Amino acid sequence: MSPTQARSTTTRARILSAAQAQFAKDGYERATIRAVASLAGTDPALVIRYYGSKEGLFAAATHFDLCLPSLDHVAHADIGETLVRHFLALWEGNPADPSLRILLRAAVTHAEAATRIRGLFAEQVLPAIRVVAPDRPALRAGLVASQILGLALCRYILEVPPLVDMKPDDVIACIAPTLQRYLAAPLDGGFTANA
Amino acid sequence: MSPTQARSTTTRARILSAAQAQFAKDGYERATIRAVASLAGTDPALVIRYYGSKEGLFAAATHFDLCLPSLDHVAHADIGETLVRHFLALWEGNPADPSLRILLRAAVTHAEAATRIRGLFAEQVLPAIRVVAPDRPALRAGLVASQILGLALCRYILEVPPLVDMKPDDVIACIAPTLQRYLAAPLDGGFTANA
DNA sequence: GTCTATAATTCGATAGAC
DNA sequence: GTCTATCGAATTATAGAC
Repeated sequence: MSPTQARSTTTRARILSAAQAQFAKDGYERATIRAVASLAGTDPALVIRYYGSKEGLFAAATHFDLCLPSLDHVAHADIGETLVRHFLALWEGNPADPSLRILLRAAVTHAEAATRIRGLFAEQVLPAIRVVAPDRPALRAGLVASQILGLALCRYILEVPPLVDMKPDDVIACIAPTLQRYLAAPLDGGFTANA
Repeated sequence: MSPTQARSTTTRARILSAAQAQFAKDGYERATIRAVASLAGTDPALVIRYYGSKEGLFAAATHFDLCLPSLDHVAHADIGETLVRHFLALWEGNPADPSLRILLRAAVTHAEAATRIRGLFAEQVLPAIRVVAPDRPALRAGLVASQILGLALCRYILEVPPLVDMKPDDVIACIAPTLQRYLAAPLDGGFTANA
């Protein structure tokens, strides 16, 4: 690789990293090409040159994988805790992946981001759930999504007390039983018969 | 009231109603003064004249009350169902109050809207919960917020299947036990001791 | 009380020099 | 490969006629 090409790839990477930071902080509309370029220490024109448009930059900034663990290798009574622990690690890991924060911030006003989130649960969470809960897996995945995304919204975006200040293990202790019920509750009793 | 004043107040009301519709549909940034004026059948300048600025218009468009029922008048085993049923009615009532949808759409990128949502739970949900659950009411209110807002996000904003197409009673049947546990679970066992 | 015209910014995106 | 300069469009907000 020639020196100019090497500088190019590092600049590209700096721009992408800056874009992720800006999208995560401000959402899609408020994040500007100019701010991204400034944070990356480069020029707005280069951002467009490398990623085509703001939409292209956003698409590049939100490619990722949930890396869900295989749920059939954990004790059936622990699948709820396993799931919430995995998601918390994804949000608070070192370094934390900004992709989920970006998608959640953007999805409420950005149709493509909303589609992406639906895709994450349909293509990654749902199959993992189907393995351990063959009955009504889509309903279970939707309920899991509502609690996981609601927790993320309150803890990381809205910063609702006391959720925002709780230790991860305490959050897990509160939320895990909910997910466990969504994943393992019998259809009669816990759930309605027609859902 | 003179005829001109009467026309003024109706125009004011039309603008406010149009603003609520636009904010609910597009979020804060994408909703424009022009679009609000157009929907209200009037002029962009009038919007500013009446509400001062876009921020002032937004503040006026999100004044409302959750109108929570008093939880100490329902059977203790039914408080979870009562809460989720009330929130669903708020979202899907006829006519549905757009305020919650506006706040949720805006809160992820609008600091004041996020503060408003925190205020709703702190000033209206928390006191109602304190009456029926004196131990750790703030924690319980936060957990309730995470599930209620997560449900609203998935059902009304992201339109996650199958949540978006479920009948209200089926949603209630799935979510009520979760809220019931958040509201009534003993601190040892259901929750961690240090949360 | 209402509207036309426009000021003042700010944005995404492009053209072209170096 | 990078940057300067700028275009064209959109926005909020204002000034002033009717």
